[in-house]
Amino acid sequence: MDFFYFGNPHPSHDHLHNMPPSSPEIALSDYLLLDDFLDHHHGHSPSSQSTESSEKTTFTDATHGFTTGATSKNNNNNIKCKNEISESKARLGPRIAFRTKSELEIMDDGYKWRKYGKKSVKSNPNLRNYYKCSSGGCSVKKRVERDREDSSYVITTYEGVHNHESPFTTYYSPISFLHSDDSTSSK
DNA sequence: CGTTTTTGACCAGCGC
DNA sequence: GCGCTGGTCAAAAACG
Repeated sequence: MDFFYFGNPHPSHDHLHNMPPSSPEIALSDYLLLDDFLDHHHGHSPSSQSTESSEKTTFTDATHGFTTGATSKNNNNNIKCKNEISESKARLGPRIAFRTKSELEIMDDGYKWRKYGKKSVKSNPNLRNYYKCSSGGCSVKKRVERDREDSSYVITTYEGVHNHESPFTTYYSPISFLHSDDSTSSK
């Protein structure tokens, strides 16, 4: 759930301001895709982004199998357990993908990513980049590719959850903040 | 000088 | 079994 503050938490990168001020909320994050749809149904692009303005943002979690959006018609189709015995192919964690309208594919979400691969997939004339969290012990992977239909969109796919907080997350609870004023926190 | 990117090789899964 | 396709590795280069 830590992907929801994706709206560029720190203004240090202001080169993303190229997007028109028209409706930035919709254009920023369009929707999320399931991993099952991403790869196996690549015959025809499941993304009906032509009606992006009327497309409601559908947040789907592959692991928990629930849809937070309003559309649930296609949900029951992919949740079906093709083979529950496929536990051996347990992935690292939830795989969340969403599309972002950005000219730059480098989106700083607060984590440090190390690129470890670049591939040219068949269903996409553009390249697909593979990133991995550079923090020790954290094996979260990220896959960034550009939409083949609209090259102005970037499809980012996260896989796994971080076992550490973002190095940029400076969360401070107001309660602990008041208590820390006592400065009696052990040695 | 340490970390990251680059880029081809390598490998695993799947369909035929 | 073979070939295709997608994902990862790793060595060298590049970068700060």
